[in-house]
Amino acid sequence: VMILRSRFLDARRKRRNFSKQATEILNEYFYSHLSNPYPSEEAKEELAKKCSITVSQVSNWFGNKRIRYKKNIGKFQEEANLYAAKTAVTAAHAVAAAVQNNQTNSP
Amino acid sequence: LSEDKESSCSSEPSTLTPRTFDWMKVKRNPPKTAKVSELGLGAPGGLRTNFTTRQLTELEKEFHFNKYLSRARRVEIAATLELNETQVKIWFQNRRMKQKKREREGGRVPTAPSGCP
DNA sequence: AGGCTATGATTGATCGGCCG
DNA sequence: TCGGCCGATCAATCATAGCC
Repeated sequence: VMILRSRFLDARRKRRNFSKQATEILNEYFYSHLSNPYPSEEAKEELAKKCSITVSQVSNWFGNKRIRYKKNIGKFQEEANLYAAKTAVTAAHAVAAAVQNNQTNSP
Repeated sequence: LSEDKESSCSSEPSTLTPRTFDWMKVKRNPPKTAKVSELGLGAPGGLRTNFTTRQLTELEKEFHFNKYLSRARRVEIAATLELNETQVKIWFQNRRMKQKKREREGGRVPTAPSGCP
C-alpha cells in the first residue's frame, strides 16, 4: 500500500522556487487585492509575463497563497503589513507625481 | 473595470489591519463520496478517495480511447473499478481539463533558461 | 548531517453558470 | 427540472527546496 505510492514519482520532483522578484510581484498583487485576491485571466497573464512563469504557475501560486493565508492569518500578518506599507508608498508617489503634473499643466 | 467592495469584516477602518474578507471564510462541503450512513459498505464518507494504480491505469486507458463517456460505458467502468459513476464522471472531467491545460501550456513562454547541473 | 518549515505542483472533489 | 460539462477553485497531500 505504501510502496505503490510511487505511482508517478513525476515532474513534481524537480521543483524550483520562483525568483525573489517574481515572489515580490505576486505578493504585491495579493496584498494590494487582499479583499478579493482572484486575478482575472488577463491579470494572470500579465503577472505571468512579469514573473517569467506560466499562467498555471500563477494560478497555483494564488491558490496556495489564499488557502495558506486563511489557514493561518496570523502567520502572514507581518508579511501583510510589509506589503501594505509598500503599496502605500508607491501610491503616495503616484499622488505626488499627479499633483506635480497638475500644477505644471493648469496655470 | 469592476472592483472589490466586499466586506463583512468586524468594523474598524484600521489602516494597518488586513481584516477578514469573505473569501477567507469560504468552506467547501466535505466530499459526499457514496454516503454518510448509507447501505452497509465501508465507503469513507467525507474523505478524498485515493485511486489505486490499477484504477488510474484503466481510466487512463479508457480516456485515450474516448475523451467522453457514454452513460453505458460509465456504468461499466464504474463497476469494473469499484467506483461510483460520479467518481468516474468527475475523473474524466478533470482529465479533460488536464489535457487542455497541457495543450495550452504546450508552447510555453516562461523564460527559464538555466544551466544544467 | 538531520530535522523542520516553506513552497510549488498534483488531484479528487465542490461551486456556480451554461446548455440541451 | 435534470444531468453533464466547463472553468475556477478548494483542500489535502506529495516531494523537494531551504534554513537552522
